Amino acid sequence: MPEGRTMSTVRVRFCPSPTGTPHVGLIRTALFNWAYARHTGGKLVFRIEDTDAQRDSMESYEQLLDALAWLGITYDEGPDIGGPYAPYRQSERHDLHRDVVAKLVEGGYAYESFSTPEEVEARHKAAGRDPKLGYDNLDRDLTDEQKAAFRAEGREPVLRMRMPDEDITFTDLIRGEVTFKAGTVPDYVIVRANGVPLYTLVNPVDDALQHITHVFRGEDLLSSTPRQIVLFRALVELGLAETVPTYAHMPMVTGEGNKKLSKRAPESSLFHHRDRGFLPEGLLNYLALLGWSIGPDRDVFTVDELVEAFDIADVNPNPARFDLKKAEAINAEHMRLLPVGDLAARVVPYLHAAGFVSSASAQELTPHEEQVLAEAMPLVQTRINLLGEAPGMLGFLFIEDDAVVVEDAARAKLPENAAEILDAALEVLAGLEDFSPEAQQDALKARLVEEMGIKPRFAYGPLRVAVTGRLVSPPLFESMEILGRESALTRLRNLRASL
RNA sequence: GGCCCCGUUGUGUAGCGGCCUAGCACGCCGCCCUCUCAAGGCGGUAGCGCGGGUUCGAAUCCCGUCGGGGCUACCA
Repeated sequence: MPEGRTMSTVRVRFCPSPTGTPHVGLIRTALFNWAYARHTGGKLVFRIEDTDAQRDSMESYEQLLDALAWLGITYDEGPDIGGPYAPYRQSERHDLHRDVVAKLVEGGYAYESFSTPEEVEARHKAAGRDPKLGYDNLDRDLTDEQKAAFRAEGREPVLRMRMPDEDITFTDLIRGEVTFKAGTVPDYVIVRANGVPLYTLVNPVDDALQHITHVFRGEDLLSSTPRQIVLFRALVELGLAETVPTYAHMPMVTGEGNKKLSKRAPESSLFHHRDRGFLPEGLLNYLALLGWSIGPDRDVFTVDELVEAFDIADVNPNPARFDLKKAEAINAEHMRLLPVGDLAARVVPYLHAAGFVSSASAQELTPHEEQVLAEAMPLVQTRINLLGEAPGMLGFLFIEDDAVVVEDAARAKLPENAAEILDAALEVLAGLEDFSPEAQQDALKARLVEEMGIKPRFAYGPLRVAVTGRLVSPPLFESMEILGRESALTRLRNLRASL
């Protein structure tokens, strides 16, 4: 990438409003903006659009920071790190907005409108038009006398942008050329009657003032693009913006039934997935797959590979369904790609939360816990898809022998002759000099399978249940080795005694 | 209703006029391996919404149609 060409440096932005908990669709938007910035050597601007005091919250803002940090989505300018076009919190930019509004009105781009929504609707009805048509541009050419009369009635006007009487066409990097026919977009409000500017004004104005070159956002904002373009053109004419930015509208992320993933669906929450044990690299990989692909025969990749290959123009225009199964499969791949030690460290917080281990930090584990984990991790690395599955798989290794709880389903599956099997196993295992998995298996096989003629799956089942309490577990012999002979035998005796 | 977007197996995609009797992945179904469950290996299932064009040739281009979605606030 050529450096120093400031005029052509890509500047993208991620500008959420801090309401609610981070949605996967929102984060996917952040991800694509970030990937594009990094791929092109440009900048990512993080701006908070907190102009809705009713819904905005500090908590939500902090969650946004948390989410971005967790996934490694870094930005070059933002509310917490500053930058050349501060402030990055929209609520602190009111003075800037006020100045722009004054120039817009002065230049005739915006005008005062006194019509109430009810009056507009009444007019449509009276004229036999569809009442849902929207504003009818009636106040465009009010005289000073008329305005004074309205004010005398105690009415305060909103400010509306004057839409041109011509088609508005732009090239969307994902969808190609898009045209909105003249007259289909009514003059829209940019400042409320109480003087507070709206998103419709403030979003493009801040983009202009912060020299944003590319606007990548969700398809839900596609229909507001002609309005933004008209405003941008005015800003350019006023010398407040260099050019109209390049747009790209990313496809919606849908849930069941093709509807856009509702904020209420649990899988829409980024933190829900994190809590269940997604790896950041796994979820990021999957999120990138929502509308984009790295190549014809591959879908597992690293962040670096994403950055290397990503181009917004390659993003698909059609909606993408959030498929949890696929997401988990991708995550599982990343878990297997991790060095075991790394995986072990990441599993610790989950084991701790489940009460199996003394600390949430891998560094603060007891020597015993650390060793057990180190020995057991390789056994389950290919057996779990989420970090959150680790406690269920490994818990039995960290509890007292007497604390083993035999699951009902496991007990129900015990064969008739479980007691007999347990007794034989106990006897064989007790006499073993070498307690290695191989030695255990050789001895157990000789006695249970060959001598007693029991099929392996039935022969070892009771042992597994005794040792782990479950039907599914890491390999039995390795598990018993980790527990140690005394512990393993105690558990076998405990189950035997309960029969 | 109006405007706009979208349309390849169940899901996500590859495909950008001949390499396509449509590739990959997830899912699903078999088989192998096997102390359970996974992983791994092998095989299978299932798709270009429809109708017209254009062309020697169309999943790929054009038109129409149908279907789905989004937007339609003095929210963002």
